[in-house]
Amino acid sequence: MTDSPTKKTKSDRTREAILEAARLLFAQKGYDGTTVRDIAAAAAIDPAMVIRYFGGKDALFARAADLDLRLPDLTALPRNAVGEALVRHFLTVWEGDGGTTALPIALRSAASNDLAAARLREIFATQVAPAIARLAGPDAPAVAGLVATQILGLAFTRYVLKLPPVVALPRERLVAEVGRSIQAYIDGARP
Amino acid sequence: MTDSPTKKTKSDRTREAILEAARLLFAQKGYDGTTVRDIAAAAAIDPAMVIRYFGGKDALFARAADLDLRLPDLTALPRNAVGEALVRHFLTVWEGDGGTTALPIALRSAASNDLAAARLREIFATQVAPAIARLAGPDAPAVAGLVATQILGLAFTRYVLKLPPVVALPRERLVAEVGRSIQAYIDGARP
DNA sequence: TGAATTTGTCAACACGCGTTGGCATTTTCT
DNA sequence: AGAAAATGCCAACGCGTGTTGACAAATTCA
Repeated sequence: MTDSPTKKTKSDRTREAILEAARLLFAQKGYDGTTVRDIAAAAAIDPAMVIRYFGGKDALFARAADLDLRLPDLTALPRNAVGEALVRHFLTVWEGDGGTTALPIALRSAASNDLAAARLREIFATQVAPAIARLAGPDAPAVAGLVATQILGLAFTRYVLKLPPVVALPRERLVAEVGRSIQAYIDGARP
Repeated sequence: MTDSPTKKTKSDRTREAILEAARLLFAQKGYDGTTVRDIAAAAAIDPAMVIRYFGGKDALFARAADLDLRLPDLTALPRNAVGEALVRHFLTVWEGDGGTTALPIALRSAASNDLAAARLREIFATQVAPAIARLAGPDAPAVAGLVATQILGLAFTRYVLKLPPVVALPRERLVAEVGRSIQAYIDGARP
């Protein structure tokens, strides 16, 4: 009776509370640094529920790190604006919802956790590489790799390592300078 | 009597065995993924010795992640060759001694361990930033930050994440392309 | 209302961790 | 050789972890 089509059942709401808390904590402390008890406390329920709803910590992490980067269609942009557009897009996504997007989550855990590293390689292979492939010629994988080098480096130094001068850099300067580097990688592969 | 000046006492040799094993394992599995028992096994001694010789896991990590990048004097190079020289230098250092140099060690652990992150920021502040400062003008910190973005991104994707297309990139292409990006960051700050 | 199902709590488990102190062994020195 | 010091192993501790099963409270349905 109280269930409108948009209303969710009780269990769905706590399931979402767990997932949200897990995303936040995994993004902040990494996989190893986050305990099931921490997640349960943040979601205001018992640790046992985390296991019952998701089957285990590993499975929960897999769900938490499974998101869409929502990359724009790069072919719809002027060819020489792709670099800046990419940087702008990622900065927006990362700073948008408190850093609980999949990429920082996986990025923080990838260094010490194989599951997270695999997840990150998968995100790269299924989302970043194809988007680049439509711009660059036969050399697309190498170009995508070089782009990843710069994009992940920016994410790592700014959001994970929090290197002071990188944190201090204003958004528009990052867009201009890092964008130029990425543009060069893409242009370098065009005949 | 058996102690020539270059000979070390017994304890010094096992102390070095522990440190070497620790460097290797920390570089491979990160701080959290490496146990004192693992290190002891790799050094073929008892876990208790690790604590007795170094005081604890934290202190051992601090010693293991404390190395010199041996950055060359950048002012001695032609101004337009600095980018390539930097990339070449880092690739050599990283691939030289099996990746047991300080930067990959700290890099792998920095994501989930505060001690490692602090160590990495310190390496940046005391070694990378000053080297750049002599080239770039008053804007040096920002330039050093941008350079770190690209260098750490390369290290992360190639040696930690092992992203296939980045691993596959031949050394000289990395030197040329990534070097050009870094050169652009440095040149951007010169009047 | 009363039975059945869902949702949640509690206590405890087995395990691996860093770390410690006691005791055996080896090396060193006189 | 014999005493003294260094070097090493062993067993155990306290702790936090992921996970489990039994039981209570709330919700749902007839």
